[in-house]
Amino acid sequence: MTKSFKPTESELEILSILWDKQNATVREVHEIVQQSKNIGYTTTLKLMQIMHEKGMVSRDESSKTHIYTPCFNKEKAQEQYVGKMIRTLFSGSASDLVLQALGNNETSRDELIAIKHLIATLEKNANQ
Amino acid sequence: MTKSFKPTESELEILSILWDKQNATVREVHEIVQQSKNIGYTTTLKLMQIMHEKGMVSRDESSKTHIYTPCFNKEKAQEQYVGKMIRTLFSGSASDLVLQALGNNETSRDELIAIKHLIATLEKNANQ
DNA sequence: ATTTACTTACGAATATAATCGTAATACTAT
DNA sequence: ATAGTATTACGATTATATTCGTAAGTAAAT
Repeated sequence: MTKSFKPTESELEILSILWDKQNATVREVHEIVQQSKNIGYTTTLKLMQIMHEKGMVSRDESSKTHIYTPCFNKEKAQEQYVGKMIRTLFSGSASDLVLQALGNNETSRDELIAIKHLIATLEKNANQ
Repeated sequence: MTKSFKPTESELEILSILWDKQNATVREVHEIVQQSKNIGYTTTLKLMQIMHEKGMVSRDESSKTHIYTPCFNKEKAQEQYVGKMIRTLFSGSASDLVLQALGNNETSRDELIAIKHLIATLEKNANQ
């Protein structure tokens, strides 16, 4: 079984930054976190150390300033979160989630086209 | 501003049951919770009491056995959770969430048709 | 070489969530 | 009325998350 992946709120925020930058130092992460939250540097450090202990991130310790890299990619996290949400809040219906998401959030013309293409593909695969 | 709505994991599980049954006693909720978790009756009771303190559920105390009712409906919760997920995990793109949900979860022929209808409506509205 | 600045490690404090035991109260059935 | 059962209230415990201070080490700058 794969290592269970259940980051806390703060951990998810840090992971998002790491996914965005591929990898980063505590300082770099902290600088970005600070834009939304006012917490101390050592708080961010501690969080990232704990994430390391949990096996959520790996780190390069070859130089004094460690470089952190996420152990899971964003797509894997999206899959888990979306799946869980479908089960807990949409009675297992993916399409109910989709209808909710489209009904309450802005989507551009091109985005809608992309979705239609995916649906066409799914329908084609279902028919053979 | 509306009361901020941020149930914990356990609270969400209880809310799901209440949404399903409209309202319920602690005993009824506990019976269902027990099917997945092995916790004591008073634990469920305490959780529901805390939810009441937080204003997450209301309760009818006219008879000894209280009857609990959720203060928010499921749709409101879905909206909040989906919105938050789009922002934190999908860089604000609703369509990316939709593509994820459709790509990794089973959807029936009818469900896909329903989604196509909604998209058609959205496109029509955008064009005028 | 000494000071300054930055980084990590670590322990501790605080906050919140989850769990349960016990006691008090009310209801039911005899 | 009494015994037995179910319910609530409440405090206490445990677990987990979040926060930060301090010390120790390292590197750079004078």
